[in-house]
Amino acid sequence: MKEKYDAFSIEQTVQNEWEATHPFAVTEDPTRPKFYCLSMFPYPSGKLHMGHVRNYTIGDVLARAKRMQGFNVLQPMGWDAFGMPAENAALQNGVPPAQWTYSNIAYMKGQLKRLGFAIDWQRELTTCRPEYYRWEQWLFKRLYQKRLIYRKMGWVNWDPVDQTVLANEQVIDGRGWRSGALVEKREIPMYYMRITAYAEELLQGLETLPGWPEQVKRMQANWIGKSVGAEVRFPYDEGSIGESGVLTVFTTRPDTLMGATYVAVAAEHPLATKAAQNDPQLAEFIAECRRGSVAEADLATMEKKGMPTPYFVRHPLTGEKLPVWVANYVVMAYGEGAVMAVPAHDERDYAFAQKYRLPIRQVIRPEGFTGTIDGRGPWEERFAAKGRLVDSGPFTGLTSEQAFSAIIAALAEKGLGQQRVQYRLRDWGISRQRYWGCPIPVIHCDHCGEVLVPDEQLPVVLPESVAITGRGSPLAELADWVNVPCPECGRPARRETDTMDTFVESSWYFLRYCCPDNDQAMVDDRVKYWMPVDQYIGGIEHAILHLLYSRFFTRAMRDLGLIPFSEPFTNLLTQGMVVAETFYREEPTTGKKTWINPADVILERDSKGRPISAVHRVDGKPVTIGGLEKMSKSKNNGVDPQALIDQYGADTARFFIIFAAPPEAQLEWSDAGVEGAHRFLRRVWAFGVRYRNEIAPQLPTTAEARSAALRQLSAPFAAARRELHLILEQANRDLAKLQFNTVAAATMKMLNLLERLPDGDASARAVLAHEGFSILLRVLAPITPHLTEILWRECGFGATLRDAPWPEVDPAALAVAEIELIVQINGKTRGKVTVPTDADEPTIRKRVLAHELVQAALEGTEPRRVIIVPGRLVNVVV
RNA sequence: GCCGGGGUGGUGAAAUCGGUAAACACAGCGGACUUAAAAUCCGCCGGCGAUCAAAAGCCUUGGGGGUUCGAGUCCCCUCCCCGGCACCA
Repeated sequence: MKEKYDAFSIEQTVQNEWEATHPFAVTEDPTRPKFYCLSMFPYPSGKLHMGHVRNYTIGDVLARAKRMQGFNVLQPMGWDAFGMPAENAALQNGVPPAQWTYSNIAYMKGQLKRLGFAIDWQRELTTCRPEYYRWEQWLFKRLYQKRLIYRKMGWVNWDPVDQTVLANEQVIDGRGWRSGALVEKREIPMYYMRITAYAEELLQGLETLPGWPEQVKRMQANWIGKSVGAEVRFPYDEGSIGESGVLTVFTTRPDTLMGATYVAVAAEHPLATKAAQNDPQLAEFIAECRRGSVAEADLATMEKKGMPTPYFVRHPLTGEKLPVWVANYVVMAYGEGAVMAVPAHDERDYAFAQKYRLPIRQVIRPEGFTGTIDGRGPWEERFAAKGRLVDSGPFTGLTSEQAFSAIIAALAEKGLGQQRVQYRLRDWGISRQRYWGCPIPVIHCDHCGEVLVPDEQLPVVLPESVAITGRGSPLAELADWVNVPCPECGRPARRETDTMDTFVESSWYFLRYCCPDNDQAMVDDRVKYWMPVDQYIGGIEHAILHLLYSRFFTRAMRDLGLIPFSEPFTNLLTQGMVVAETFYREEPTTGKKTWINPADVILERDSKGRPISAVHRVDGKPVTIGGLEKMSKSKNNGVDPQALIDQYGADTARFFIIFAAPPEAQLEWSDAGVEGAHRFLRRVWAFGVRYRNEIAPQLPTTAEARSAALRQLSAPFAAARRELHLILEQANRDLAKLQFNTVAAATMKMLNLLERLPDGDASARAVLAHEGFSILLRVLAPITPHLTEILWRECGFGATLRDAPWPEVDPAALAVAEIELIVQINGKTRGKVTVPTDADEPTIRKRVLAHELVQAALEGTEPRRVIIVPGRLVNVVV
């Protein structure tokens, strides 16, 4: 055993052993409780970033602790390997996406191993491999046959110069990121997953997930967006439209129907298209609405604009003629792509009516509001409140709630409406006009239409040698691949050249980890043993889409009879981002910022240690401090985990990451903090050396003698032991809460305690150090598994720490005869009294009132109130 | 714009149930050891405050208000920062 802490030789020794004996490979064992600990798998972007290291360290701490607590722990790892960056890399460097991806995986896998994660590598998954995605294609077919996948037209961002579809992130200020061309919306046929069929169940299911953060459940519920309202049909005014028909709208406020003064339709609505045929101005407005991206954030922030059409519809209850407008704020994808406008009681309609001088008709008198709403003043929040109906014909005088049903009944009687539930959730478009994704197993035949590729021809393998040009779809260029005989009629047909959204792979990978080697079926009985995932860990950025899609897939597969449960993830932890300080220099003329890596900056501090200025390490000239930002390439503030491991070793990196912040909070990078973590581990090592050489030899030889000695400690040692077990109690409570930063802090407190044990009785010291160090090593083991494993063995605690039992608090150690109570006067802390632990309230009251400060405050009068909080404090109100 | 979250010392943070605000660290300052440096160890370390020095006292959890014997924690308003918005993953 070396005198000095040598992280590298320790970590190498331990990791070599894991590599040789696979202690983290697991099989199903019905005799033990299972624990499936899953971290979101990484996209193989090149090398691990700090966010990955944090995610997987959090998961590993839990997995290792659960193992020590007796669980059969599965912790797998894989690669979310399809996606755009591989194509971008091909464009930039000419490396084929497959080669780029596989070499990234090889490098990153090495990094994960170097960090010492307790992963069962035998279950490694790579989604871009045919063995994986063949089952995705197999499932696609079943979902298609169950009509949970269908084809319809959908809008995409179209770059007219590069002749290609762009992702939202590739549209910058309305222009294509490469061509700079103004982006247009274009409608193309796409496959959709019918997630809306499960909208209600996905919403209800949230209530069965007590182990999920409220925040995430709220976001999902809002995303699903259930609203109860009415479908209202406005008959066409045949005189203006020239044909009969109805315009259908959905509204959550049927009580305001009598205040509708116009209707508005989306630019893509059929009535808009029809009106534009003879109206070049309207056609130009519709074209304008088509410019820009399809992103909702863009739509929501643009100026609300509209154009009238010559068309009218009839109010369903009064028969009044209402003008039809085209408005850019009406979304075709929500509801019916048309709204009834009630300017008096809806903020957007109000602004629109003011802008275009449309009539505003108040029909509700909101609760506690006596004024009138006539459009002369600015919008007020209370205009939209519910209340009593006014100027509403037969409905006048009803409350909003009464009118809700009465108006729906009146509509139903005329056959022009009924109550309806509407969800904001839309079906999931899964077609991507890209190369590096899972091929959609469909063949298009002129005679037979859409034909599914027969099972025996699966997988449809993605060709790996293609030319990536950034224009059009690369697969469509591969004549040999595209042109195939129709499986039904044998005549020439064409393969679907779209690939699937990469969210599809990540919607079921957690199932496949249970049975990665099965080449006969997508899932098997092993899934029943391991699933559902007991703890899922990943970034908050996935709170909605990935998690909702996975919940949907689980239900869809349940309904196909493949799995017997509905929710994939019992407990969810959303870890915070890793952020770091940014530094930059600005070009005086252009304002262009050059971002400087924190490693190249020297901070100058004032006498209190506050940073006041910064200079560049190389030229010594000043740089601007830019504030904390998420670690990213663009801000050049990333810290390479590899450099950290190379300098300090994996245990230090892990300890710092766990200690610096609670898992859900943002983690601020600090080089000094890393130093501190390393210093602590050196102290642990140094204590281990001292323990082994000086303390252990003084121990009683038998376990019986040691525990007898622990029961007979003299007062100062008993107090120290109580402290030790109080810290352990805190650590265990925090571990259960997944608050790992304070578990790490507890190990520091334990070391502080062990280094300062009372003097005198060498045997008592040894016995307490023995117990204390064995507890410390076990609590620290999940965080820094290498260092603790070696110390555990060298100090003679056992053969291997990874399977050592988790330490338990000894209630006998916590017992005390006297406790201190805080004395407050009028809620302010003034002193303390010591009372017997079992003192009753009258005794405590007597003791406290005798306290000199209380006496002084009372000045001889009686207290107005005495509040006793057992075991904590006494508050005297004078 | 809509939905969700977060603001506590110089810094990261801690504070079971509404009960001693700042545990544990980092930085800083002072000291020991050393020829010296590194490493290590010891002490101080929210603000105001008077003082040769100290203590008492007062204030303090982004800002304002409220509930309560008592609020970082609960309620209302407000400012700032961050995540998501359906083709980044």
